[in-house]
Order: sequence, then C-alpha cells, then structure tokens
Amino acid sequence: MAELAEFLTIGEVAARSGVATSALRFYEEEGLISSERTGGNQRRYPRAVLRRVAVIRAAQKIGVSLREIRSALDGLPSGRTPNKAEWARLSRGWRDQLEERIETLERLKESLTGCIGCGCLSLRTCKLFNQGDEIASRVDGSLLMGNPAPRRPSSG
Amino acid sequence: MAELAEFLTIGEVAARSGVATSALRFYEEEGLISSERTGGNQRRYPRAVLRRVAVIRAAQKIGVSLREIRSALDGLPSGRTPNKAEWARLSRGWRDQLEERIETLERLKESLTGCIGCGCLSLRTCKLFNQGDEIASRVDGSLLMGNPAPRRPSSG
DNA sequence: CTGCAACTTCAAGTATACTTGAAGTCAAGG
DNA sequence: CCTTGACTTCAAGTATACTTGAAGTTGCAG
Repeated sequence: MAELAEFLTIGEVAARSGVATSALRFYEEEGLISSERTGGNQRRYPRAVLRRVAVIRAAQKIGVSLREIRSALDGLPSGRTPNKAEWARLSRGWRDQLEERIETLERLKESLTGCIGCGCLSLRTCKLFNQGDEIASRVDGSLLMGNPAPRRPSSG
Repeated sequence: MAELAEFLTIGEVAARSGVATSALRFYEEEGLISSERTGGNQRRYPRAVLRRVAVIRAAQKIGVSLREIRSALDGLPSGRTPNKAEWARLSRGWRDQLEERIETLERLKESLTGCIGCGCLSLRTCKLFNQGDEIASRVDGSLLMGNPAPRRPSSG
C-alpha cells in the first residue's frame, strides 16, 4: 500500500491518530466521523478523518462532550479538512467555553483559599458551601465531572 | 422531634443538605459517611454529618472524585466536625489540585487561542494537537471528564 | 490457494455517581 | 389499632465514553 494512499483502513487511522480502533468505530456509530466501505464491508476512511479525529481529541481535552463535539462538527464538511474560517468559528466557541470553565474554577479556588485561613466552621458563612447553588447550576452541565444533574434537588 | 436533636434521620439530613437520600445511602455504602442504627434498623446520623456532606459536595464541585474525597476524609474524625488544622490541611490539598487543573486548562486555552489565528491546518505544527501526549497524561487522571484512561494507546 | 493478521458485528463489561422501582418494615398521629 | 409516610434492602437503570470478547469474514503475502 502506498504511503500517501487516499483512503486509510481503520488500523492505519488508529496508528496515525493514536486512537484505538474500538474508539473509532464508536465515533462512527455516534456520527462523529464517517467512512466508505469496500466490497468486503471493511471501512475506508478519507485522509481528512485524521484531522477530524485530532479535533475531536483536542475538544475532549478542553472538556467538550462528544455530543457537543458532534453538534459543532455537524457544521463541517466530512470529506475534506475544514478551512480557516470554519476552524476559527469552532475553536473560538470552544475557547469561550473553556474560558468560562476556568473562571468558575477560579472562583472556587478563591473560596477555598479563603476557607483555609478562616477555619470555616460555619456552614452559614462559608462562601464555598453557600455559593453552592449558584455555582452548582453552572457546574452541573457536564462541566467538571460530567455527572448528570440530579433530577430532583431532594428526596421524594 | 426537637429542632436541635443530636441525631438526624436520613430524610432530615437530605432536607438540610440538599442531597438526595439515595445519594446519602450511596455515600455511606462507599464509606464517606457513617451512621448508627435504631432498634428498627433505621439510620440515625450525628449532626456532624451535615458538615461532612457539605465538604463532600464542595470537593466534588472542584473536581475531586469520591474516591479521592474518601481518602482525604479518612484522616478526619467522623463523629465531630473537623477542627481548624484538619480542615486547613484538606482544603489546602484540594486548592493545590484545583490550581493544577486550572493551569492545565490555561495552557490548553492558549494553544486554542493560537489556533484561531493560525488556521491551524497542519497537524504537525499545531500546539494543541501535539501537546497532546504530554497533556493527555495529566488530563486522563480523572481530570476533566473522568473518562478512564485507555489501557492501551492503540488497538490490539 | 493457503494462512494469518486485520477486519466485521454484536453483546456485554468497566468506571463514576447516582436514581428508580419493587417489596417489605418502622414510627408516630389520630 | 390503624393508617400513612418515612424508612429498609437489593437489583436494575441512566449517562458518558469507551473496551473486551466471541464468532465469523476479508485482504494480501507467499
């Protein structure tokens, strides 16, 4: 097989992207990437998939869920690499999300830093604890741990 | 039941902490909190559990996993609220973790910001993509999305 | 043409952090 | 005593992001 073949097998994509074949099949199932099939039903990916996968991994690193990534990627062509404008729109959006995330964590850090000095033995006055409701609503949306927001605030 | 009873039912703890009873039972199963039982096998929590639960929720907000929280809490007395020194040690450790987390995200943001301008059409030169391996190892450890690190880097 | 690595699908498993439901027991007011 | 809400346990479900294994097929070198 030539070095610069137009289409890649799933194994080649895995090797070049560092993403497991199982993950690639999963991404395809989830509509994040797509492929052609050979007569024998094997996947053949256009080279552009490499960039697409790289974008997916980069987005994951900054905390974007696969669902959000898919939404963002839906606006991009799958057969070729995104152009400058397309990529700029994507990355600007994600940068903004990332910025918000960082700010939330900064606020938490300040609260926590305050707590260290104060001994923080009153639930009523501690910022970290009482900022809770306000911050929780920001944090819940797949922000930190990706834990689903509880449907009910208290038990039935 | 008196307003300032020494022991609380699970429902009372849920109401006062804003944490569902199912979550409280889960925390207890996981060894994060503990209770006494009545003759009829119902849980009765010491008041100190309220602070403990508050600490758990605060730690979750800053991205600490329940396992890590348990480790940290293992050093604390369960029957009373932690004292100043104990709380200081805890919160200092978590603040440091949080700081690291923020720094990682800052680095990612800078890469991403660079990408916006550059068009970033080369996988070989893009910082965000190629910082990957270095950052991935930091991020994997339950840092952003809590997704378990892949056992193998590529497919078998 | 043979053999083997790489591919295919599908179901189930893993980890985290819980929730939901079933089936039954306890506690307290009337 | 009876009713009812709160409690009990245990199993299974939810969501995310995959991995693993079984059982069978394809593609290419030799």
